[in-house]
Amino acid sequence: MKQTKRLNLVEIARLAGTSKSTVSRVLQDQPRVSPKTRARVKEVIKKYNYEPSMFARGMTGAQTGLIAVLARWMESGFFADVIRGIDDAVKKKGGFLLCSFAEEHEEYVRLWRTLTGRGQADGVIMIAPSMDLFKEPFNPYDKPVVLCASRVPEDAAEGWDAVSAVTTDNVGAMRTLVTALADAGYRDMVHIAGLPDNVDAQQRKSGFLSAVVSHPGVQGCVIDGACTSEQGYGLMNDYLDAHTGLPDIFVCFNDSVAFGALRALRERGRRVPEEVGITGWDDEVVANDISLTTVHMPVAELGKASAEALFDSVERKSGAASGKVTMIETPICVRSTTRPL
Amino acid sequence: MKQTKRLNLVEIARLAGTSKSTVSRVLQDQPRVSPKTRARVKEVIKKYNYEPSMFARGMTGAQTGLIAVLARWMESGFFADVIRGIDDAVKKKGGFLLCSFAEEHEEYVRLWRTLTGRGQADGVIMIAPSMDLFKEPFNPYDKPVVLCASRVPEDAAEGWDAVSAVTTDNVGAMRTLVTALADAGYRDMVHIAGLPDNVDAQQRKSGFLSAVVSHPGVQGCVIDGACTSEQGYGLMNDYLDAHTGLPDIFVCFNDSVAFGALRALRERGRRVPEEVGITGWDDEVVANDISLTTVHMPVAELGKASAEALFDSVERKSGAASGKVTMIETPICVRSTTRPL
DNA sequence: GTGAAAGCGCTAACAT
DNA sequence: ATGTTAGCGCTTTCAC
Repeated sequence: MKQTKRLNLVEIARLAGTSKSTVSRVLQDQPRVSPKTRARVKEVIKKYNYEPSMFARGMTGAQTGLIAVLARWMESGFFADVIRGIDDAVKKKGGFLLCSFAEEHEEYVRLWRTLTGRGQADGVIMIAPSMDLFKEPFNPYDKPVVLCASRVPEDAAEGWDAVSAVTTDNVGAMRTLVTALADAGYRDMVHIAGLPDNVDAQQRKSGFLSAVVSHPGVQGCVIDGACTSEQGYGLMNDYLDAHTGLPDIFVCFNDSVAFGALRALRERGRRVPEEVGITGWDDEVVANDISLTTVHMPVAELGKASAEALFDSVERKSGAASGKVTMIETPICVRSTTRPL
Repeated sequence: MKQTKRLNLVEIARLAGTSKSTVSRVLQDQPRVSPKTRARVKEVIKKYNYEPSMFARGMTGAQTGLIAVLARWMESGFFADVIRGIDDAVKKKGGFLLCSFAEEHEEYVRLWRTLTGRGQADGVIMIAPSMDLFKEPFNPYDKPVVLCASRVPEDAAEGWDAVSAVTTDNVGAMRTLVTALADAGYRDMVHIAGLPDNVDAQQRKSGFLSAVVSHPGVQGCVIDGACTSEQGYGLMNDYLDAHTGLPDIFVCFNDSVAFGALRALRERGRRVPEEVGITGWDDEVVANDISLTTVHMPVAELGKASAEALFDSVERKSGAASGKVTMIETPICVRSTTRPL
């Protein structure tokens, strides 16, 4: 019952009657191997269930198959869904996921360096990083990075323009939403926006404002500062305390805010959607339970596309990443907190 | 702008005026180093921000700092919270998280082997594994495993008795809940249970049944088969179609089921908690928004305790893991879908 | 208490 | 097309 020694390259080579270089070549699908030998080696590998050591690989500076995922803490299962999408893509390549979380900027950057240094990941997927990140220079010799649910801002430090991103079009989606609402007869709109340091929040807000302007007859105003349902609940109560009337609709930054706001509305006896409409953003699982009209974020798809973009960058060793931005569509889910749109 | 070569042991040794063996000893906090030398080495390490290569470490068979997390797919952010707790604990040790997901048993076992083989993790945390897992033999030379939100069943295959677990007491918590409900005057209870192949579901169900029996004057029945909110919604509609009256309370397997059931109740004009009470289980973030009375699962704590238990097993290299079972408390959160408890 | 030296399992020149 | 060899950066005997 003692630990059987791990199978290694040399052993495989011996079993296949060849040398370890040849086996190594087969492993990497390199060209200069005769079809016959290749077949023989592959057979042995399969037969003995051999898997090359990630560590030995890493030592030589070759690809390790390790993909790092760096995230900030977020409630609402967003992370879980992204990671699932990433896992799907990474698994197909036989790689591993190295996950880490950081709250503060310093810690975030430190982890980034460590993950691609000590924990030699082939590349990093950064999930919705803080905008502070882009003050950090991105060196040409840094391991590939893909931004997920984010993109490089105009004023980023040097080097970031080569970094790819997979994200959604907040501005466009918000304009689409406002247009749909306007078409459905909603005129007086209040946007409960997100926090000032949140990029998505700013984009949705600017989308909201520009859309309102471009729809004659529609008027809108913005309330700042909600991200959690508790905040949504508080802001809605503040609003109801300060105003006698109601707008036609509350367009919330995200589902959580909408949940909280909705709870406040219902507690104060306001009927939704009869008296007032409300919309969220994200389409969390419970949005369906609550029957909230919202904008669907295809989160797993974001993750999957990010991983694919990363493989793209990793494979073109030739340096120069693409700096490509992939946009994922975000359809509107019409439910019963609004009239049919 | 060229790639600066990574700092290594030899370089640190040179800078500290000693040999690499000594540096290695310092790194591992080994005893046979003079305090003076140790201090000097530590200083250099700190000054140059040196971090030893995980790969070189792995090559020698030493600990790698890699902790594997193996999960099945679960909705509702459960995974995200556990992983966060695990990350907290692992980060303190300077380790990394290797995350993987598997749906099917075969795949699960394959990943387990790969993670501790090719991707030489020091140990594995298995989140709520399928019970099929325990049919697989656990070999004495396997890397340490800790079960999170699960525990070794009676009829497990050989070797599993040495495996530690961190979990909650479903049976006890359900008995506590039923007792509290009974004390609050609820008499006629219906338990909307989970799926038959779900261990938690079975435990909660058996807790429910045994508690009902031990409370004279209380009667209860069980409806099987809900896990998602959609299923809760469907089952509740079925129930309302089949019965003219209502029980005093619906005790649901989890929050999702409760959300769905609640939605159905409200759509049919039933008032909660005036006409009927309803409880969930998990205390998801939105449970608060919906103001659902539920049992709080301290998910991040489960993760944290699991990681700590794993370190415990990893460190006692002496073979024999403890087989210790850590129970995490699950308090009841009383909100407004029941009367005060 | 310290250092020298032998690997760990692979990749990547460099022969042939 | 295939084999030989020199490392990669660490841990770990084994001498001193």
